[in-house]
Amino acid sequence: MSDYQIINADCSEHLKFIPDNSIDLIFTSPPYANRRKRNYDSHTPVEYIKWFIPIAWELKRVLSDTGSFFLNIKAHSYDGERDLYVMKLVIALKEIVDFKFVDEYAWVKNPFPAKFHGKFKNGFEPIYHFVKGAVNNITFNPLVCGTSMKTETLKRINRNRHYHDTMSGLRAVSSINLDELQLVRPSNVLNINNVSNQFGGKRKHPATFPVQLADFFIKTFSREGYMVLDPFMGSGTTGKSALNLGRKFIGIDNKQEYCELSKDRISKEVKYRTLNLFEINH
Amino acid sequence: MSDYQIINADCSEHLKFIPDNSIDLIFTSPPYANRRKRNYDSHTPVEYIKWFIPIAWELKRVLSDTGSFFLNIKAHSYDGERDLYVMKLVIALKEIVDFKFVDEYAWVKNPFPAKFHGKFKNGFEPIYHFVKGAVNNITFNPLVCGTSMKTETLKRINRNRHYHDTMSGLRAVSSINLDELQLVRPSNVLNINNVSNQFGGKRKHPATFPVQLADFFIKTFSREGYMVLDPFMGSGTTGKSALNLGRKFIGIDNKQEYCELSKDRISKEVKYRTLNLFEINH
DNA sequence: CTGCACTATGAATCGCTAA
DNA sequence: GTTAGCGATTCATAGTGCA
Repeated sequence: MSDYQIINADCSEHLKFIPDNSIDLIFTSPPYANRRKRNYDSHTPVEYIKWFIPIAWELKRVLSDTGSFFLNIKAHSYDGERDLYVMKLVIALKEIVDFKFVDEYAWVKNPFPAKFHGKFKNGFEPIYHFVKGAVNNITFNPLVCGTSMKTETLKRINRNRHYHDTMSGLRAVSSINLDELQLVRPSNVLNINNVSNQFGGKRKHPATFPVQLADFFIKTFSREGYMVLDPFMGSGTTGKSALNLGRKFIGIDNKQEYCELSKDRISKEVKYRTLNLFEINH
Repeated sequence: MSDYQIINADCSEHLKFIPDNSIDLIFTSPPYANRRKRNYDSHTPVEYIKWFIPIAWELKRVLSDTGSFFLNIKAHSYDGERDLYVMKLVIALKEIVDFKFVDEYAWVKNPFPAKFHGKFKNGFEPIYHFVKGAVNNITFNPLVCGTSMKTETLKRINRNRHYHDTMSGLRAVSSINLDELQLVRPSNVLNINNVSNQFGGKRKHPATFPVQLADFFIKTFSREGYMVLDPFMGSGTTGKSALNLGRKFIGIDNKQEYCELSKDRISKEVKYRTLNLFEINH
């Protein structure tokens, strides 16, 4: 079997064919309510939750106990007010579908210039993290995307290496693995600029997120060979990231043109990766 | 009457004495649920909304039609899951108290060092913006906190000043006020590092936010001489900002020691501001 | 008096141990 | 059994002390 499958179907129907507990990571950005009617079936905020919940039940069923589900969605503004259906959706996913809600990430991006009365440019989107099993058991590689430790902290640690400093919180120095000293854990704020949605200047998708965003969650919440799912694949960015990082991928989209666009982008990724492996081996 | 009042009372009682529509801006950070039992009366997440709603009715009554209400609050994590009571509170403020919900700001701050399984350090807090009247009519000075325009953008505008460039979105140049060209509007992501809460090394408050955070909202959503209210004053940071920026201030707190701390900090601000005016006039 | 070194601690959270 | 409290993590900032 290939490392990836691209399925042109409505995920509310196709997810039924995916076995229980077979998915290690879900990263997806579903079509937002009342947006881009031309490209996707649109839902009003009220209908949105009713439409999403049956899909969420399936997502929970196919997700493994150590897996994670990341949902990127932001409510639009209408008449100066930002809609609250996303908050209602998050509450429903916990209280009705019985997902555990771990945390909210802030994806900070380059804001699109805009000029409204009473409101500034939108510079971030939330990403909600849900799990099915115990939070303690989920797959987690916290230092894969670690940032370098501040020089001042390193200096301080070197000063205090040989004794226990009870006052400044450095008693644990002697137990730190020195190989890990250079890296510290990132925060839940991700600074990643958005990208243009033109692929070769030809076909495009109306709502792309940067591949680095998918990279972050795939690196930190899955391992090589694990299975990644995107039930609203769009232009296939999750798949591109997954294949590039040596994961397997299932992508579902109900538009044939997006499936073809995704196939193009992901197959290039596979060729590129194979080429890299070839070069390494010889 | 003085430019500021500090009232040692429970705001759920004292707000009744403030006239309708007399407040131009509310900026507050109420005690969070289930936190610091020693310093404030604590509320469980379940009780929290019931406790807050009667206060919110009063806040709405005293707020003017052109005024804004900013609420800084973030749910805690427990057993690996972040509580959802803050989302429920926001929904209640809109659907029960009938505030209009304009937008959510992300205050991005320096995260406290931490190591959890399945979760990263918390690097941001939300600030929710509510209004009472039409969003179109609220007091709003979008460029007061504007950032300087990127050099490349300025160059491009100068190149294209004298004709209409239909391709690069510059058709509107001729209608832009040139005085505003140097400034671009900020986004709803505010990067402000947190500060330690020691004031002269003596008295302190367990939950201070940086004065720059209050500055941003007071500058952009009120004018000189306008009335600012903080019903959960704490160490008086909102008042310090308001007085420094030439606004009037009413602060309420149910702890006498915080009222005294606030008086100290705010009276210093008034002296400092008076001194500045004196120097300017002579 | 200036500058550097060092201390203290924060809307944190989880796990462990002592009481 | 139940809870209170400390250790670990390791950054920004303010304050203190000493050369």
